[in-house]
Amino acid sequence: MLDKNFNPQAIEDKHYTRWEASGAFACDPASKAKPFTVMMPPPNVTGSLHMGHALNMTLQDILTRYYRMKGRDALWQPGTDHAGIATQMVVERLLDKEGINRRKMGREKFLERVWAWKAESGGTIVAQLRKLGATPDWKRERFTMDEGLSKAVLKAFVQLYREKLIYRDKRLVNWDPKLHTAISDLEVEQKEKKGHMWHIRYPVEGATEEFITVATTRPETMLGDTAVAVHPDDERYKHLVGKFVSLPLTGRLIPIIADEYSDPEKGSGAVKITPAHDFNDFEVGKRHKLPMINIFDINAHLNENAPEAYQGMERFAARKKILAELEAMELLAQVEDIKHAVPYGDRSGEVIEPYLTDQWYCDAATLAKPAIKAVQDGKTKFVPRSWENTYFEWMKNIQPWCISRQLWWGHQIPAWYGPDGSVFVDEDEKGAQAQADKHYGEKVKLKRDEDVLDTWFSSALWPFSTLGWPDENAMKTMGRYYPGDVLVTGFDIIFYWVARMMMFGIHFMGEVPFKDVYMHALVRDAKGQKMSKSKGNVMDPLELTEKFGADALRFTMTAMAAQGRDIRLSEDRVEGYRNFATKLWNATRYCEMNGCLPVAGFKPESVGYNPNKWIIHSMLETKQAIEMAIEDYKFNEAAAAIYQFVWGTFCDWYLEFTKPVLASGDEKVKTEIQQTTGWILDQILTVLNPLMPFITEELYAEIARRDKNDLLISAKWPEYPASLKNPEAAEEIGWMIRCISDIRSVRADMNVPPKAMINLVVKDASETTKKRFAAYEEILKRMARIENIEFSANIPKGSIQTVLNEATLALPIADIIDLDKERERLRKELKKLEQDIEKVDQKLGNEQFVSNAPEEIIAEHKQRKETAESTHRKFSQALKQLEAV
RNA sequence: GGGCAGUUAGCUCAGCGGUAGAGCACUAGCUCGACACGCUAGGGGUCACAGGUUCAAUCCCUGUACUGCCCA
Repeated sequence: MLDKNFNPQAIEDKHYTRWEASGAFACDPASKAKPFTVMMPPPNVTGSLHMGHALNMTLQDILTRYYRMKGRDALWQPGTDHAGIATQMVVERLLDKEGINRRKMGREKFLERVWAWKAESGGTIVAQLRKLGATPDWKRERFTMDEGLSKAVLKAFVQLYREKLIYRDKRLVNWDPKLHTAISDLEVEQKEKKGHMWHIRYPVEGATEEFITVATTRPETMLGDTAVAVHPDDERYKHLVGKFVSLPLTGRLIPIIADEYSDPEKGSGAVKITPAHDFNDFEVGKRHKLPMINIFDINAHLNENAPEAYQGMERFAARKKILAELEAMELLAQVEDIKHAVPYGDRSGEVIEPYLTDQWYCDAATLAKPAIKAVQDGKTKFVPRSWENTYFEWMKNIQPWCISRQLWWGHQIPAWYGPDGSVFVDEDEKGAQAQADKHYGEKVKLKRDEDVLDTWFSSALWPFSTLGWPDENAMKTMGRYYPGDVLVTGFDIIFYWVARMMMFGIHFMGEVPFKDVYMHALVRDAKGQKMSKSKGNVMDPLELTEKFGADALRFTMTAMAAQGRDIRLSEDRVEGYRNFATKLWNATRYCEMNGCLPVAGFKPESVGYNPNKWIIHSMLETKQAIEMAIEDYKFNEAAAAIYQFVWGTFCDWYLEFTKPVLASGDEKVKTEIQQTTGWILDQILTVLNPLMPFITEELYAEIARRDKNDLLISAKWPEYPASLKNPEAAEEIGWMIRCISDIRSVRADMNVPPKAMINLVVKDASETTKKRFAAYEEILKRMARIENIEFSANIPKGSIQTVLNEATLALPIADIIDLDKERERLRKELKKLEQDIEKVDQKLGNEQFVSNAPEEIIAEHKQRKETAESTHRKFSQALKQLEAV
């Protein structure tokens, strides 16, 4: 016998261990079954589980479990990524505390330290996924710095280099002065900040008292100015083009040039040009072949190109000093308060500096073309569809991807430099050396590029590197899992990851990496705020799991995962679904107490008792609804369908209907009910299993003697013959439900004490209705608390009445009836009906409606009118009778 | 500034051309032997606003307002 309450803590670990030991998670490359592949977005190896993961992983697990039960050879490929910058930062911080500097320590020692730290804390998130009940193929777990995946990175890099899709270039990059590395555009966060627009007067050379005023938000960069630009059509400045200004503080002469970049409407119409420190200016500088003066060092401190007084100064200190000096020289024309976007590094939080360096780039624009086409052609579909626009928008305007990082933790770039700086790219040093020797005609000493690749470079290979690519043997067996069926991910990494997997997948495999991309929403707090540590509003999925159980958390995520909307999570919801688990638990407990357990060989198509036919019919509809919902990624609909069926149909009605029969019914019917109930329970557990795996597994073992290797996780998804559909039974039971509800409703309205047993008099009942009353007498009596049912042409005085189809139901309660209250109630009913009739009449009276609307709609309206009118007549009669009293 | 979403019950959200739904919250009543993490009944909505298309609009179209996200 089950306990009164479900205690998730007691069972979760036990079942997880059994599942894993059973081998249920493993894919089977030798299988003849059609594969079903999901590539897990690899979380950071050193991270820990947050709500976003909980949602993401729950949905993937549901898909994996569902298709596995459906007989597909499921591969849910797990793993973690090395998160270059984040991980290096964490370890550096640890070293800081010990007073150790990374550079003093040396690269090799440092990397040892990172690996050690990874070994220590790398298992956290993986363990947490197990708590959630996630069932990826753990034996195939991969890490982006694994030997195999590293090989894939080398191979991909070298191939792209030889195809001239990777190249080295000197360009402006987003430089993080704190982390001392370049970062990609995507890792820069633009933040709206209050700032100033300083208007500075530059004296025109050779003219006294003539100035040209430029406006800037970053006055310190003026030390690197190499021109002033005006619009070619700007009459105000036409005479100055070709002349020079004397750059204040330096005295350097810089030209006034004409370029359309300068906007005559903005500020003074003249802009300073600092090609080495501004992305737009860089382009202008290239057009006009301006010199590029880099005034910063890697810390964004001023370097030797700045006047001596400024050298070594920090950039913002330099700004202050420059402004003070300009002020003193009366060259500061105006200071405006403005709001503007300031770039910050998303890891360091530091203001990013556009900085001129040599970096490795990937020609994303070329790779993007087939990736765009694949989506246009429908080879990969986004769900919801609207994300395709975002994808196209970005892909069509894609910039060269800066893939080098000045870090140590990551895949070191396989490029070696000769004495004169020539580059040799190969998968290993030997190859590079051979190339170099040939190039120079003699043995030379090579120096390897110190930089590593962007973490996303290796993540972009994930859908096939995890399968063993480029190893041909591995791909012979594992190739069947490419392309994947679906990628489940948050939209925040559509550019970082999804787009890049598309590019690399198509380029290296010749085929898209996945057929569907399901984009789920962000998990926010109950107020709609993004969860963040600094706001203190993070909800810990593991805490919730401890409090309410993993099933409750999973079901919450599922129920709230409606397409296209963010999820506002509150503990109330989780609690509510914990209650649902308890409800199921207790329903099972009840079934146990009443011998309603699954029986081997039970044939649902053989039942004869209508309530049984009806519940089987409803089960079939529910199962179909769940299938359609999951296959369409409408997870919330799947959750709603099973929730409604278990609680609203099975518990609220079916179990109640069958109680009187179980208590004192015909033995044959009783047995059929027990078997049907047991069967339904078994079906519920099966179709609910992908959503709530723990409790269903526990109950599955509880309700039947099964082989100890018979686990629900490995059960087959049910298939029912269509003949189990039974609309007639559904109609009949629907009538019964209405009958009970109507009687309960008038009883409550009229304050009939809930305990009181009263009589029921039925007037105008048809033969069918009479038969139904006879068939379900016991049920109706018990559920509506009726003492006796009789048919009569006359309604006894002092009755309260309601109408059920053609029949009038009267409850004689002369001794307790409140006549005024009953009159009021009847008038209210009549008014509602009159309103309805009027509405329908209006439509039916409209000639346009009658001639244009489809026939079935018109028939439906006519039917509605008829029903309303007949009900109205009956209530009128009831009222009249009451008035006569 | 450009783009994309959203605006439906007190709250969180489904729905979607033909009588407006759920969960939670709320109100009233229930110790009916599975379940108070429960049972029964109930109240509550000009579906943001203004136009248009249609026999019919919460749903489609246009515009407005507000909110959020992405990109400059």
